[in-house]
Amino acid sequence: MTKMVKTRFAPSPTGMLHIGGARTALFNYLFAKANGGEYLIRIEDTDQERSTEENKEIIKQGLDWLGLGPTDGQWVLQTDSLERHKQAVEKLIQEGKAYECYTSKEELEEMREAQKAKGETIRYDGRHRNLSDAEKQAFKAEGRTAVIRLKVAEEGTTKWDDAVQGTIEVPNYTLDDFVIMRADGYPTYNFVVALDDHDMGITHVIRGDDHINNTPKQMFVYQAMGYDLPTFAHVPMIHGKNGKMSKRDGATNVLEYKEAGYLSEALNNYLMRLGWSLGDEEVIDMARAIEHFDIHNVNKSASVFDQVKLDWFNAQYIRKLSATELLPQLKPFYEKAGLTLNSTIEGYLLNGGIEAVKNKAKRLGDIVTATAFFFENAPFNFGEKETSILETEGYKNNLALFANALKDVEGPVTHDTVSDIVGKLCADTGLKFKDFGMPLRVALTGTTQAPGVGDIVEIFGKEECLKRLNSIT
RNA sequence: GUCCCCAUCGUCUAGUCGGCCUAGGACGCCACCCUUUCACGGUGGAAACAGGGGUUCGAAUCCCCUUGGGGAUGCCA
Repeated sequence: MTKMVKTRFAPSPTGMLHIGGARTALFNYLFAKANGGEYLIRIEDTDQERSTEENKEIIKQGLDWLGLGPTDGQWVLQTDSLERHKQAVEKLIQEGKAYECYTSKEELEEMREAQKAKGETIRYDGRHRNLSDAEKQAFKAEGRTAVIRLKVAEEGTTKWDDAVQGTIEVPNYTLDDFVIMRADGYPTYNFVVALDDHDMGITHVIRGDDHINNTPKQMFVYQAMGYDLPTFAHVPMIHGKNGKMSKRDGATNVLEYKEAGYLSEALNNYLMRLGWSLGDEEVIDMARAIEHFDIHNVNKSASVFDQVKLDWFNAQYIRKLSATELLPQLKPFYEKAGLTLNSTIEGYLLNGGIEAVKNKAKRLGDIVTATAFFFENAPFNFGEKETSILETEGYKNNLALFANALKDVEGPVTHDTVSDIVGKLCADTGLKFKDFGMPLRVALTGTTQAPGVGDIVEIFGKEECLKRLNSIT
């Protein structure tokens, strides 16, 4: 009987949920789902000074948007287990595995400077490892408060088989007796993660490779507590174009991607392809990813965030959606653009308007821009280019000819109606399609960049077309 | 300084335990085609195994060194 796979994403509310964190969450989710396991969330809020309620909320919203909320629905706060953590510290002290350390920050600073000067590894030297009761009393009398440090092996090496990085081995002399409880009584990260991961039954710890250096420390905690080790998997970081992640490179709140008009499916797809691949496939939806995800296939090297490719993924997902599916997601964007929907306009959008433009959209806002003419009333405020087209010799007459022919059409006007009319007019006049199409487009939409005139006429219908044409001629 | 990790086109990557790689795909870029505008789409193209040593009949694939990135070195997570 193997244990059920359990992963967790453990964001810290000292900051936003950015691209890197989102991908770590994604990999945890995918791995758990791929193995029929559970994916949990634990908010690491043990840093009382820097954690904020606002960040917690933003992280939660971001994860929810991406569909990466916990499979058990529980948003666990690490500080909820404070008492448990403190008891564990107490237990280790009783067992002689941890001890009080009264070294002041200034003394630590001096120690580090000295070590640096000598080119040694910078580490706590264990000076208070074996303090007598009298010595402790003396320090207390000075007004010092103790932190608790864990005794760590000084010899040998610590190694583990990382699911993505392979075997990692660290000489123990580079480690030190690290602090497991601060002077303020709050246990520290490296101690608490190990306890919580054990308590929550986490089988696979998947996190950024910036945690590789923390792993040996946590392994000592597992050992001191007598717990079995989980499998560790350290996924590479995501970098910006110039090395470090910057705002431009996605170091921002993932919710900003939602506001920028990205679909969560597209962002997830792009993110999973950063470090993981499924043969030559690019467009991989969540269901397919869950079916095939394997943490052992994740690359070891860091990748660079490329918004241009994200745009391409977004375009792929936008075109997969129908107008009916798109419209609700588009509404906030129309609102932001100051465009007010009504039933007539919704009709235009649903009956061909969105369909006519969605294949060229990279972001949701592109659809809004491309369909804005449905909202506007003729006559338009034409730009220079549009005006010059309308002023072209004979074009207004062409519009009149078209309007005349359109007026006499019986029944619904369609794309074909337009082809028929223009085809006939071309034959009669010897002109080209564009001699009718171009001014028609401008007259109907106020712009030169719009869907095919056949589509536009069909969507508007005879009456609205004539209305718009009449405002010109 | 010390320790750890990484290294294929500009970018994301394929490359399953060395031969099928004169290194494949995708984004972007360039050209052409399609075309009533803008796009979409189609076809083609330029573009990489960081460098140096080994091991081997044979290395992008294994080993070592160099170089270059990144991370850690906190009473942050």
